[in-house]
Amino acid sequence: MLDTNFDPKSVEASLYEAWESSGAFKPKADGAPFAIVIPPPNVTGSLHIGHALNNTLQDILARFERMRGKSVLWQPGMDHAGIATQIVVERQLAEQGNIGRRELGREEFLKRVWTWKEESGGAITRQLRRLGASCDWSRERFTMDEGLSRAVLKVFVQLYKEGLIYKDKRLVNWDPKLQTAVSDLEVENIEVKGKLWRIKYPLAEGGGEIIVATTRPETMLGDVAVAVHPNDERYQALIAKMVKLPLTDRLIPIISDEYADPEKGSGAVKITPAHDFNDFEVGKRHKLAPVEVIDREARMTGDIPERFRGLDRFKARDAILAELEQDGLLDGAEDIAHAVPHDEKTKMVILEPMLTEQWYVDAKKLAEPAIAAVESGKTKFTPENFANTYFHWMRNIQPWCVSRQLWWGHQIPAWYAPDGKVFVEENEQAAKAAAKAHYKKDTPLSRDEDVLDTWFSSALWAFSTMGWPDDTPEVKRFYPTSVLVTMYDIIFFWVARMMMMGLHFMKDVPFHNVLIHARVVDEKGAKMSKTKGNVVDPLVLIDEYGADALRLTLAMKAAPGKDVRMGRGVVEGYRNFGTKLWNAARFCQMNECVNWTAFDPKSPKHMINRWIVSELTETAATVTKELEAYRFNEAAGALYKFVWNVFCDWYIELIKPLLNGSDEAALAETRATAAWVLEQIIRLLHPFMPFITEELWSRLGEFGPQRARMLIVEAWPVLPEGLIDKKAAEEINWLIDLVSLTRSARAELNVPAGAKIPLLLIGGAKESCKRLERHQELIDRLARLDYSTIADTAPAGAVTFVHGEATVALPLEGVVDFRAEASRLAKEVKRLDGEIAKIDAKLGNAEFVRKAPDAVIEEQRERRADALAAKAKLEAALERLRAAA
RNA sequence: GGGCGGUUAGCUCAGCGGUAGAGCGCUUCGUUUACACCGAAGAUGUCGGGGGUUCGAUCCCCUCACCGCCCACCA
Repeated sequence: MLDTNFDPKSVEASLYEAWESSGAFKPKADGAPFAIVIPPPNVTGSLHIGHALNNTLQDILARFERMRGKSVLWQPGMDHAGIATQIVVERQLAEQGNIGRRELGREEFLKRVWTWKEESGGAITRQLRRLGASCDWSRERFTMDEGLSRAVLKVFVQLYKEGLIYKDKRLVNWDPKLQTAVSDLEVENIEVKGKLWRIKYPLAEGGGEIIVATTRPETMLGDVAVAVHPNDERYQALIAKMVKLPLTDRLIPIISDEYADPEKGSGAVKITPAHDFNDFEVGKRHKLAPVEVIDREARMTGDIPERFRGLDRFKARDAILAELEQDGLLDGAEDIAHAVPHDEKTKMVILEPMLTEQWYVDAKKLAEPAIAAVESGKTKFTPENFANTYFHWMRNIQPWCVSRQLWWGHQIPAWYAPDGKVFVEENEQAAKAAAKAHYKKDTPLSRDEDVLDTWFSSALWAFSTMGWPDDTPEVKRFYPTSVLVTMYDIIFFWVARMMMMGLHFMKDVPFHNVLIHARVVDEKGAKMSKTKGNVVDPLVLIDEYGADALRLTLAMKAAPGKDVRMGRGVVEGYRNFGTKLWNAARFCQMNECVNWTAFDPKSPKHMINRWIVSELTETAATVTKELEAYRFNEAAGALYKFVWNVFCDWYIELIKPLLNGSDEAALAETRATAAWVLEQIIRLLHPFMPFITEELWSRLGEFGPQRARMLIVEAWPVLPEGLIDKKAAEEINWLIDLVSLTRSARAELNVPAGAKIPLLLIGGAKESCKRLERHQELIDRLARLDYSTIADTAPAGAVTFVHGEATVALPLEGVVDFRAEASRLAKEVKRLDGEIAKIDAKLGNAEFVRKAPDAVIEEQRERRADALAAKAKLEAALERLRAAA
């Protein structure tokens, strides 16, 4: 016998172990392929609520399709997360009092990172198991493992040889703390309060000055010009004149360029090509060589006055401003708010545009087929509007800087000869051979120190995890994958780049569908953050309420395009649903509704059983349809309602008399039907709540014949045609309405609990009489109606409640607040009057009658007739009420 | 500056051409053997403002206001 509560803690781990060891997570040999590659979590990561959402949705799809008979590959793995991991290990070294990585040396440092990875990395894979994620762990991959690294090398070399990867010296976003370049996407512009200083640049000849405005005075040492707009009348006379750059001996020209905006600042802008992206372009246009004055640690450097050299950029700013002030060259300053580029990880370091040589991928070229594939619908976004986001970015894509000055990552396969010539090959031998061929002799080579952007290897994930570049059965069978489930924040970082790489190397899209889900935020809708202290830890929730409760909560709230609000209160609510289900099963078990042998859902004769089969059939169809459309909330919602509000609230109540009755045939049929419906419920719920359903599957199996298989590999309910029984549905819904109605009447009129309510049927109620007779015992039990007063007219002093054919009449003596009741009735009459007037206006509108569809018009007529009839009855009741009063 | 989304019950949100809905919360009542992690009933809405299309608009179009988010710029 089941206990009254499900205890997730006692079964989750062993159920998971049983699934995994049974091989259920592996793709089966036959069946249509269905593949999902997991968005690889960082090896440093631990499961946060966003992962929980992301992987719950993937798992629902994986389990759903598995049950539908497909051969499901859910490919798991982890990302080496270059920057994040390097930071973690460096911090750990520091904490342990070790020397820094530079002192340690590259080789030794990398050894430490691998050790760290083996010992502490990948906690998240254990946590994903706790969530119930049915990934094929036997195929787990890591972006730095041997196979994936081989894929990376091959891709890099091929792109290089195709001219799609090249080295270039240009401005990049530089992180002075980490000492590496980062891509545009990794920059976070944060609005800060700053000052806009106005600085006088004296003309070289003839006195006078030009005022430039800047937020970054320290870069003035690298100025190569002052630009004004060609049409700016204020400065026409000054174009081509020279100014003396303050604090230096340099003379720089005043140039004319449309970049200068007369509206901004003074209309004259200083041009510092080495330290500003726009200025770099202006400098190029005017063939002005950049002057570098800030070094890679963000200190002042280069051909500048000795006193500034080596100063930190912000100290230099203060010093420069002080001197300008002293020299009378500062023309005031105003406070402004402006966006300053920060590193996206810590948001503490201000990035510096830095002139460096880096490796770039020609993204523009690769983007073309990637754009076309979404345009043609080969890859579809859900929700669709994210395709716009994708298009916008792809059509304006910039060269992708893929080199990073880090150690942890895929080292770039480029070797340099002493003369600087580069040889890009998959390994050192090949590079040496290439060099030998070029120089006609052995030449010493040194390898590029840099590593690749982490997203470079992630971009290959959809095929590298399947064994590419080898020609594996998995690649043949599972590429392209079916659906990629991810959040919108990595559309650019990952989705777009997977599209580019997939199309280039596999000649096909990496996935047919991209399901973009929303963020998880706190109950108030605020972003979760450690500093705010509003972070909800999924592992704590699993401990407290079980993985199923968390999963159902996430699924119920995963409406397309909507943030998922999470608090523990909601999870508690869905945990209650598990208890409800558990107790429904318990009830079934107590009543021996556990024999599921060869039940034909078409066989039941009893209305109630036919009705529940019908309802179940509709629910199963809805759940299937909604899951196919990735509307998890709709699918889960339909099940929730069916289980709680139909199966538990009504069906179980309605069959109690049958289960306790003396009709053996009805008893047997009801037991079988209840058992069958419960079993379908358990199957349908399994993708959402795998643990409780699997547990119920086996526990309920203790009573019947042996279960052959675990629920995880059982079939999804596909119900035959003809199970929808409209007649039964109508009759049972009538019954339910009648019971609700009398309950409502009882409450409203304060009828004492023990007292019966006389039932009165007025006019044309033959069918109702029959129904009443058929369900007399039930109605008596649930509504406590007294049939002795069945009559065809209402006695004076009764209030009638009209519902379809049945009218419930209640004696008023002693139980009714007449005035309140009269006012209620009057109000209702008024409402009906309004409705009738509205319909009359409609029906009186010639155009409506002419143009509206017949069905709509007929509906309006019917509604009018109903309203009129209802009104008449209410008025009569009101009359009697007044008389009685 | 460009783009996307939102504005519906006290709260959180569905609905997206033809009777305004759910969950939670609230009020009242109940609890005879699945479940108090329970059951029943009830109350609450100028569907953000203004215009338009339509026989008919919460729904489609335009516009305004406010709130999110993304991209770009920021002298």
